[in-house]
This record gives sequence, structure tokens and C-alpha cells, in this order.
Amino acid sequence: MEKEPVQYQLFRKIFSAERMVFRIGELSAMTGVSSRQLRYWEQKNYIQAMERGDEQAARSYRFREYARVMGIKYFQDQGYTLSASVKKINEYIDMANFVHVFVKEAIQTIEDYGDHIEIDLGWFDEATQQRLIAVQKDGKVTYKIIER
DNA sequence: ATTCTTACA
DNA sequence: TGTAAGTA
Repeated sequence: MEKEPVQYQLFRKIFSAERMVFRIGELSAMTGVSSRQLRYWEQKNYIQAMERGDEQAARSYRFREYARVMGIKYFQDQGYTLSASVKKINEYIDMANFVHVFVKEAIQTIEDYGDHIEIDLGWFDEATQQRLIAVQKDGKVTYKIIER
């Protein structure tokens, strides 16, 4: 990451999920959930469309809503009721958000050495003399401590 | 062409 | 929930 800051920013600019916005017809086709259901779920506050200036304006949905709708539909297909499905997906989303914050906070730097990748996970000791490094090689992750 | 709200099945 | 109607 540190070695290629420009390319990393470019990557985020191109693949930002926030740039993916769909209208109700698209979201319906993507998820298999009817537009009627989508509007009903919104009325129930189970999902949220982007803010609409005009109440008559067409709804727009962000990527996160696509993920949420897919999740609700998954549990509904599993036999859960709509409200139960929403509770289920909320648990998953809460956990996903927690993991996201955790990983973002835990990872300091990532260095690619070609044959393996080293991830700096920060100070290992209270005296801040040892650094914990995660090493990923051939799909396996091991750890090592570096003195400094 | 697509979406919106309302209303009825 | 699906669908029809009349709009925007």
C-alpha cells in the first residue's frame, strides 16, 4: 500500500461501491425481489432508498441496499418471515461492520514481497519494542515478532 | 421506457 | 403481493 499510493487511490476511485447506484427496476432484476416488495419494505423501514428531493421522484439505491435486499431474500427463501429475515440480516451486517472496523484498525501496513505478503499488525508488547507481523504465504498465515 | 402513488383483488 | 390506472 505504501509503495503504490497513487495506484491505490485510483483503484478506490474506480471501484468505489458508493458509485454503484441502481433504480428500482434494476435492483428488482438483480435480486429477484419485485418492485412492489421493494417499496413495501421501504415503507416498513426495512430498506432505505437514497434521499429523494421530490416525493414523486424515482428511487435510487446504493450498493449496500443491494446487499441488504439479497440478504433479506436469502433468509426469506430459507423460510423466515420478512421481519425475522430483517433481524437476521441486521445481525450479519452488524458483525460485518464490526469486522470491517476491526481490520481497518488492526492493519498498519501491507507489503508484497512477491512470494509472500507481510502485514504489520502493530505493537505486540506494552513497552512498544516488539512488532507483530502476519505472514501470508501459499494461502497460509503465520506470525512473527520483530524487535525494534 | 420506466417509475410513482393509489386502490382494488 | 400483484396489477391496473393515470401521471410525470
